[in-house]
Amino acid sequence: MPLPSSIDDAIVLDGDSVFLAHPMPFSYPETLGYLTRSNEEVLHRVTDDGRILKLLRIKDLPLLVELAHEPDRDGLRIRCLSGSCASERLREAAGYVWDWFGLDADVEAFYRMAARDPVLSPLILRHSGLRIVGVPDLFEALCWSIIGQQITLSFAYQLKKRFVQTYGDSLEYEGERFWSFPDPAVIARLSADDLRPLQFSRNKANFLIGVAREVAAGTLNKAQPELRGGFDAAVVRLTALHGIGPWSANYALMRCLRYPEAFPIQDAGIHQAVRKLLNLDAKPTLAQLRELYAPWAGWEAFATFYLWRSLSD
DNA sequence: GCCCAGGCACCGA
DNA sequence: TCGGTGCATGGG
Repeated sequence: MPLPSSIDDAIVLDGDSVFLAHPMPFSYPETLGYLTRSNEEVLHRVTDDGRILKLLRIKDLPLLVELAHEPDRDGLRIRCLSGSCASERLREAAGYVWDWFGLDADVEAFYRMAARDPVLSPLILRHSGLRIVGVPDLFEALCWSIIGQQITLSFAYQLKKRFVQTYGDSLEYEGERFWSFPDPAVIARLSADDLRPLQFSRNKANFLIGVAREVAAGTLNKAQPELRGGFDAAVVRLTALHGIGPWSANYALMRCLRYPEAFPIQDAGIHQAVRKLLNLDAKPTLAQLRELYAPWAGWEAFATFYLWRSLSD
């Protein structure tokens, strides 16, 4: 099978499963590495032998899928474990995975730039095939941006877990419970007092509810021209939301709308990574960062993802 | 007991 | 347009 350039070339339906060929470069182990970075993650589970189980919602109905790597065929097998397994739904599940794992991205073009960059070149060799693991759902991406403003990543994961397990839908399979992210319409009906016991600050509770109300009302969605019509306009649209500042907007544009130039430059993780890679005594100054990232123009999102990855090297 | 961790809104100048 | 402050919890 030739390398797929679009998802239509990549899918082969096969009974109750679908085979999704992936373009190259793509590293399944690197993807798994990202997906297993927290033990508190509730929106998917990675098994000891490297399969991924995730509860999707396809056309408002649950679908529990299992992803397995088929390295000799350069692809992923997506199996329906529970829920309605109609082939059209499996096709949509494959589309979700295609988006989730960033299989549309032109990683080769990023590599051509990064190969000439002293900071990035070792990273792309060490983590060859790492793509930006995304958050396909806009509401989930914005919520995670807000929750991720938390003081530590581990506390952010605790908050997400409580949020999902309190307001999300779930399904039990072979004695284990799987969760999907809360429906914005459910969150839209809450008040801040409902979220305070989960240890959200009053501000963050109100931010989440505010975003949920816009998404539920239809005034905020992934397909809208304000978000699709260019990076600058998308930043303006998102930062108009209460609780979404420059960092959060760029984070969501990187991981959900997949603008390659999205750059959460205020990110503490980026600063730590740069400090480590350049052996600095203190976190880099704005001037140092500017000099460093000038050659990355247009590829900042990929550079950021590789910098984050370098933190656990 | 105290400080600090990260990002955002708000306040006062 | 700023610089400073409060917010949340938990680890050192």
